[in-house]
Amino acid sequence: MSQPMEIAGQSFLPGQAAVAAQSSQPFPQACLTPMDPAAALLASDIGSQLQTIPAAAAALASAQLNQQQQQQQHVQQQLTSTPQPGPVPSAAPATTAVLSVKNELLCDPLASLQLGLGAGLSSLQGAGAPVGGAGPSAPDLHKALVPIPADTLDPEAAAVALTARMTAAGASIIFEKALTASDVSGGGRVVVPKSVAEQYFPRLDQPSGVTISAADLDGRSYTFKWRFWVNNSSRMYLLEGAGELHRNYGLEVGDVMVFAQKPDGSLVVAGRIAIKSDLLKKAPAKRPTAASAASGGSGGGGGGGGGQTSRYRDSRGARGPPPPPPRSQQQPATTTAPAGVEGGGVAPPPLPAAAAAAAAAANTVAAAAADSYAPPRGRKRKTFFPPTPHVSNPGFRALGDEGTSMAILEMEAPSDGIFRAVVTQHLLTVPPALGVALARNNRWTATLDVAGETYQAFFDTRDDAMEALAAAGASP
DNA sequence: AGCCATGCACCG
DNA sequence: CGGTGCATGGCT
Repeated sequence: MSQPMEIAGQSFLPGQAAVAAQSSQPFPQACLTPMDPAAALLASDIGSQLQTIPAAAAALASAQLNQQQQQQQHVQQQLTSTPQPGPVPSAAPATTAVLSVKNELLCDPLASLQLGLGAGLSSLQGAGAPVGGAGPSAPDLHKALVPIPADTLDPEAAAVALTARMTAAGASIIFEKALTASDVSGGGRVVVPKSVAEQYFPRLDQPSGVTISAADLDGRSYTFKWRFWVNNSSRMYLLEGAGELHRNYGLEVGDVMVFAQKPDGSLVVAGRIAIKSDLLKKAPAKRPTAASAASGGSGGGGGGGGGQTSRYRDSRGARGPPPPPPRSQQQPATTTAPAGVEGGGVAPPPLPAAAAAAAAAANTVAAAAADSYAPPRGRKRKTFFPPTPHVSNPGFRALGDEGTSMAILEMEAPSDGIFRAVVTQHLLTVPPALGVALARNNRWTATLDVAGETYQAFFDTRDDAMEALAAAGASP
């Protein structure tokens, strides 16, 4: 697994970035941590899709939100606890596969699933979503397709589609940067949050930085300069040369630049017009002009501020909704989790598993409905994507196979009663025998095997677990 | 105290 | 004059 790989004419060892330039710097270990492709589907994205999918798929989606939430927390912890490269934790009880999406824009959804985790898609249980019974068998839930609006003129839909395409391409979104005025005006000189920079981008030893390449989903390749400025005693990271991408996607201030990474480590970039959830930003910092006029002196511009500033979605942003919005947007779709899923990521109300799942789905749908209302400023795509068949030019090194699914490891599955495919590779814990058993944290685990794949769900009570197994057509 | 958007000096 | 690097200061 530590075999040198050749990318773009250069060889890289696992843990290194494929920097096109002469100086290739190793990635911090954390860079190798891929995010669960499911995480690519944002709360809001999933939400808007839920409106048209069956309860079964809805439940699945909502469950994934939990997963995503927890994963983000996990990543966040890693971020704060292990600043430097270090062995990444391993072992996880279960994981969720990617939510498949059907759209003409997409490739084979099944393919994306395999790219994603190499595991089957999770299935559902319970009354609302028969598994193994009259309904589709677990593996067939792949076909519980989720329609995505084909109307890319709608920014919301376009955002969803983009995310879906990223997922379909097997790319995990690293973060998104809402472009600031200086990001756009500065000739494609995009400031990258330090935390993200040091987690996912090549480590830099010199301010001059390195050249990295990337590709978008349309096959176009880009070359960026990855560098940093010494700011105070810290660093300020910049990605230069994003002008072309900005033009290709018609990005303006407020729009979003999306960074993702494929399993092979290559960097995938894209852009999309801002949507409502992107506007979640804070009030315009201040009025620079007046101030600067008065001071008449040195720099000090204006606007942004620390971690605040742009609302880039990453593993953070776990901020509660700002003061004003009383009820509608309790689901800060952007970076946070679905309503009710905070710390533990456990279903809020102690309901029977099936009911809980259904309720969660319902909530999500409701939230989505409310959320999808107020359309963003109606701006249409003004750029086009001429098909440019081109082999992508990997910019980032591939992940060692040991890295696959690391991000979701150690993550605790919620006791939401939803069956998820269990990834059996790379796990320290061997999937338990089929049936119902008491798992850690006083939770009951129902395990079943479908077509050779192991599925697991967690419950608060044994009865729930038993019931779920029965509903799934299995028996302990 | 750190982070980052931005103003602006400086350099070609 | 446009691009580059730095220093400032708003904001968390």
